[in-house]
Amino acid sequence: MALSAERRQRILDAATDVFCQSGFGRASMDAVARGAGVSKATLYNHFASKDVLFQAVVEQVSGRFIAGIDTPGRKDQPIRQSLEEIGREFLAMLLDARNLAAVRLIIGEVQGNPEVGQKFYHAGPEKALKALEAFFVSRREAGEWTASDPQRSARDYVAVLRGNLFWRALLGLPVDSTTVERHVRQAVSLFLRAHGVEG
Amino acid sequence: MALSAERRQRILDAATDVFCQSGFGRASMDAVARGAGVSKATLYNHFASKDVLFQAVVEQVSGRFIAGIDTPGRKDQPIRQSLEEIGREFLAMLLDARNLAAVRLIIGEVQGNPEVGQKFYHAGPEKALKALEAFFVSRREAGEWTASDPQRSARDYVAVLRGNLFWRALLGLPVDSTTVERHVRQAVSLFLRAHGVEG
DNA sequence: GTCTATAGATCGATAGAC
DNA sequence: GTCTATCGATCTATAGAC
Repeated sequence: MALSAERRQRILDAATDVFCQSGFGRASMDAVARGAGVSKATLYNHFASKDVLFQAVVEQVSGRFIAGIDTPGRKDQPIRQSLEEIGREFLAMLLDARNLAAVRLIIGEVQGNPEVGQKFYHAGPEKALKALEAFFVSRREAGEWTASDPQRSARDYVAVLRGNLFWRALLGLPVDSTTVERHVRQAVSLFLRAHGVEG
Repeated sequence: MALSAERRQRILDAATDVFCQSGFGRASMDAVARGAGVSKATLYNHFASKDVLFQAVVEQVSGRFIAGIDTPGRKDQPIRQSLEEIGREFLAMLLDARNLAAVRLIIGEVQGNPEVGQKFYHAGPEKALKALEAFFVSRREAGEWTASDPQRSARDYVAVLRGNLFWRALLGLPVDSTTVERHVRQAVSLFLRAHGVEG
């Protein structure tokens, strides 16, 4: 007999797969139960309804969007190189097939349930923005960044980083990895030129 | 008796509302028929299946994303002013509640049906990009724009223009109009500074 | 072409045994 | 807590009358 916590996690993982693959509307609780290897009664013992299960899936998924911004060991690099590293990690995370599927799932439910999208934004992307803001603050204190508003710097950089690539990826257009690498370098260059850093 | 073409359009409009409001999965053909004021049999006489109806909705909706870029009468303005006007129109279109709902609908269906998103991109946003590219070409011929790659200029400008605002709006976060106006001016400034135009 | 009525399948959720 | 079996509702799609 599996422990209850393990079972709950198995159900949650199966639900994430099913919801991301089919969307909330098409996803069936039968498919979730089958994927988790439990009966529907057990499923409903852990999650009272399909909506509750969906909420739990979104909460779990949000955590994947806070990755790889303020990793250590960047203090000794020129800011261009740091921004490129951050950009590569950030964009790889955004373009990961599983994360793209999760974002599509959430966006698809926003119209009928705006709170889902708002919770996701606050639990995921917004925290990544805060981390990037902290990066610009520390670089400003080190005298390597002169822009006065780190929050705006963070916002602008992620916006340039997403660029048109993320928009295309969201809509299902193919994205190859060499394009991503070129995109990151061009994004950093655009962002730095806008702040008076030539290269 | 309404003409067939009128009825078809009524059904299509009702279907757009229902799909955008509920998403494909939750939307029911009963609701579409009710919204259009016809019976389900009539509905199925015009559209063979729910999928066919959805395709038609997406095609119709795509046209709303080609608006307001190469409008006439901008030849005598400084490029900053032209870009701000284009940006205002473009962003107002993107942030329009009906268009946001449509984009959410389409993105939500990409996972299960990638062609839908690709068709939408090619029929809508890509054409807007082409129009913006033509704008930069004409400005370059007039000697008012020096960047060598108009395609990239167009891509970069729409990316900066969407910024973080469109991402937040997609996720259902509130967007007030004074924020939009400030966003447009900041986006144009960032874009122009990156191209060596100070202001 | 348009209607009413309904078939046939599937879904979310639950009852009751163990 | 977990299972099997099933209820009642709802959905897509169609049959048949007009």
